[in-house]
Amino acid sequence: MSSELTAPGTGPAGAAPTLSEVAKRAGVSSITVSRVVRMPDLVAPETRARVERAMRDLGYVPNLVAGALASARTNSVGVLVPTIANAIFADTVQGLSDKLEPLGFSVILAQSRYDATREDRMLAALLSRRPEAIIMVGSPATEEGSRLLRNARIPIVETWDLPANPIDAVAGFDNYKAGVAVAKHLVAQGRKQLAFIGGDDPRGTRRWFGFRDEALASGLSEPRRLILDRKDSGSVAAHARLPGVDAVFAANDAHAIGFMSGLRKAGLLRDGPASVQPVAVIGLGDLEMGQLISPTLSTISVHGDAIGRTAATLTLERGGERRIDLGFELVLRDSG
Amino acid sequence: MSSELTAPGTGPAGAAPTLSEVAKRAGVSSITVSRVVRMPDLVAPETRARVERAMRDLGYVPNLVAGALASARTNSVGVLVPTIANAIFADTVQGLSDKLEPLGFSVILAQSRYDATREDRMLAALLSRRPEAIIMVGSPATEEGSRLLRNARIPIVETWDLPANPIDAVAGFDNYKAGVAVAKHLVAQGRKQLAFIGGDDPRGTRRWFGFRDEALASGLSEPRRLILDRKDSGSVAAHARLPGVDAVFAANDAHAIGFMSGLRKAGLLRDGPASVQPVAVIGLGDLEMGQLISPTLSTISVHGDAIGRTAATLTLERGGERRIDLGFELVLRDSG
DNA sequence: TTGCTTCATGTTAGCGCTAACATTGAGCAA
DNA sequence: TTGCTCAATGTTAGCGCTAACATGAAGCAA
Repeated sequence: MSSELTAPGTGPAGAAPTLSEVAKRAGVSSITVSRVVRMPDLVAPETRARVERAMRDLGYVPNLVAGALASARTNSVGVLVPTIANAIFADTVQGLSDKLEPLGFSVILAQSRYDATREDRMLAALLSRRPEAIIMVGSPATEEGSRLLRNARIPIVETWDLPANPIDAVAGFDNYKAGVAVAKHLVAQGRKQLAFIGGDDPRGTRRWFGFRDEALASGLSEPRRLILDRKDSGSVAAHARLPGVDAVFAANDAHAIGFMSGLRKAGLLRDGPASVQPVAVIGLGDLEMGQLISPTLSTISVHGDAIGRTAATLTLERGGERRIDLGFELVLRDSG
Repeated sequence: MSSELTAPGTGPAGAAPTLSEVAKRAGVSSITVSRVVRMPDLVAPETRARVERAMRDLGYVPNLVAGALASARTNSVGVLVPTIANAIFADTVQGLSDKLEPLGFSVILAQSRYDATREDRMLAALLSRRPEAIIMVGSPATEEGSRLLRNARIPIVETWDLPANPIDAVAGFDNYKAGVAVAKHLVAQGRKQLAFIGGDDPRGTRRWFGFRDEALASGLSEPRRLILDRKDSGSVAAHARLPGVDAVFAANDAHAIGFMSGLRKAGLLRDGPASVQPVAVIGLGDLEMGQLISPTLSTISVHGDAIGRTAATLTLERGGERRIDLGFELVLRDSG
């Protein structure tokens, strides 16, 4: 604790004040200070005022780490997303955080980066902080991750999908049906050569299966499937690798917009409605951006923030329905 | 702990196993188990194997809450952003999290929602979890927030700007100069009637000042400034409120793209280069999307993830330069 | 007065872990 | 043998707080 090691700042010298220092200064026992912080109604007004004065004088900031250990309640929730730099997951985190923060819960955020090993590491790291619940996008990729969560004996919410055997609670939508809906629409529009572009993560893959199954059921030939690397702006060049294709379902809006950009360069994009597009494009996610570009993007609309808020609710209420399907909506604009 | 209160799962019954239960099972003292977890090299191989076996058998997950209290190290970093549902901040969080997670640090995420009161609440909430550093976008909006941070005696990193009197460390760029650079460019392009659209948050306002000052210094009349609500897709309609304007600096790419969408509807957008645009548009942020739309978006490029990674480095290294200017770059494409 | 209730505050023990300081015994030089 | 070092493990105390259970004083009905 020598002064060259203390961080910048001009506050009170020495270590952070503790409950009992506040108590001593206010002339009460520490439990009374604790009550002023947590249940002020139980403390007589004059005593409370004295304690609050002492807290202010010392610049007391409660230590929730100690409080959590003593009370076995951390008031925190672990959140695991593939990446936060993806608007749809960021919306979900915002939604759940908006719901949880006013209740005094903190969000501990971890990213798996679509890597199963890292996911397990992050799950273990989250659990070792004893969150009162875990909310994750998707489901654990490994048996080990699944085991960890089951053994944790806290509410677990899997989101963005409707797994067949959830660990506990679920807030999502049916990715398979989304694929079916898109294929149905494209078939009805008279499209013949369908293709799917996107990642090969579990949710994208379910969209693909729904899309393919419906296309086949409608008598079309098997759609092409182009797996793009994440971060790959390869979606821009994708059309070159899909000769003859007249309709594309992109696993997310970012890919859809990238693909449209490629189409434009190739002279295959019109400013009119879907009916005049040489190649129809449907995205998923309903980014605001989709309405701002031209032609406007048709898409499967999914409410990422509603998923987050619903997930938060599921961590708080243990009773009631534990499997919430928030559905999706096919929003038709000009791209397909 | 009656069984109706235990959460779902089929793991080992009862409460989570503790260090000493592992110790008992392995026939060692608890400190040896602690060493196996934290400094395995200090433990004899056979002992270690026995302890690891016991940990696996019991499904032991270390309790970092207790560890943090005992060691006075939480291995966590508090992160405060206005909102996570904004690509530029999400990039920053991703960058810092990618840097911090491999080192065993957890990210505790909080959002201020551009609300000073909520910001102070969130800062207090973060500090009560005793993070080893705080990284925030911008600077505290209130004296109280500033005081809290100064008294915390931990590294504090303010990002996305270069405040004149930082609390501790800084990783950002000069928003004023960014505004100057845009105005300079538009003047050089022969534009006469400039306007600025965006929010009135501190960083946006600094961009505005730079933009205005440079326009005036170049002999132009004072630019219009249109303050848009956040989430306001009002940027789409903004051009209607800016008659006669021939160049617009949007405080971020999302606004820029929205504005361009409005221009398109009004027939004021061309597919050619900047020289043929009736109204030049410059954004800020360099979203990937900007390159995918047509015309492609000219913008001030800022590396949000680099800001995050730099901020993370600043929390870890206490020595060295504490004020890092990551600069920006004017990227000229077709919109202006 | 007794006996009860209620409010305000205090005492005690312990949450699960780690820092700091023992302790033990083996290896080995002189 | 002595005396030392070093590797491996243990003992003790305590981090800052809260749950659970006192305690004591005041109010009040009968």
